[in-house]
Amino acid sequence: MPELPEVEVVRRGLQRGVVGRTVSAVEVRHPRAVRRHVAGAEDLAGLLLGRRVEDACRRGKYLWLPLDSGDALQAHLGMSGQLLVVPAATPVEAHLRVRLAFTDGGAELRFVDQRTFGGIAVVAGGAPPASIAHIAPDPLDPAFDEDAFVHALRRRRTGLKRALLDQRLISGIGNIYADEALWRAGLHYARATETVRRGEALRLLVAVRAVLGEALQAGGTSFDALYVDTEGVGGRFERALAVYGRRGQPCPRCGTPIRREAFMNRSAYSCPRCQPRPRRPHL
DNA sequence: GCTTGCGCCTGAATGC
DNA sequence: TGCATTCAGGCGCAAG
Repeated sequence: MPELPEVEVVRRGLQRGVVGRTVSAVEVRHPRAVRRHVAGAEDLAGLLLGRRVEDACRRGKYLWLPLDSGDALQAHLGMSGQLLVVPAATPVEAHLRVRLAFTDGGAELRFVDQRTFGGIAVVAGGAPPASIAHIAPDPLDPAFDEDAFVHALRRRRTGLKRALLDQRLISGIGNIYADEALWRAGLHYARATETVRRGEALRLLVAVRAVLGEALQAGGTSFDALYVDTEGVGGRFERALAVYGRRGQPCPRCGTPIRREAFMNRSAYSCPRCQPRPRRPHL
């Protein structure tokens, strides 16, 4: 599942693979992949043709490629999206949704997405574009404001994991790294945010940064073939996961079997001993 | 204004 | 064997 580290790996691949190149052809093979581009596939193609890619940027899980027109090609990988930079002769992938060719005749940019939760659009440019103004800075962004985060967190009336997953508060964190960071910080996912002390919030932030940074070093986490870099290669961080997907296996810190609980129609993994349930949980 | 829950999707895994 | 059900989950939006 692409979260911040996985998206950053893709961004770096785009930086190497498409920045400086000019779009020569656009093929939209599935309308759902461009549903965020409300003017439709033809309009999207018209805004891309002849445009040069100037940069590859990211905030949280969003990517955008500023163009020489002042617009930007924005992408979100959703659950299963891939942005691949592959030779034009590469056989068409089963879930290929959009392909872009370039004037130099080199590798194509392909958006492949099995579950079609992701998509691309051309949006008015900016850093970042207005279309993602509601997304908070991510914790690896130099512009990330720790004090603002701590204050906003403690003003919330919700549970700690819900807050971590809310991209308007802090971006880039999904289900996997939320569980991992909470375990590292020794905090329970249902801890009421209004009871979190400043020191605990800062400890959580340290844990978030550590787990995201280590995952990035490992090239991200791949549970199946769904998350890959721009060359189709998966990450290695799943070997380092302490709790996520490890129900019944020993906690790496204390040996207690990891528990899995239903949470927001998905799951929350934690250590019953390292992360004791608060007296007044906020689920 | 803030928080919560749903629907969107496909394929692998599981159940009968 | 084969069909049906469950699960995975980020996001945007509607509802509370």
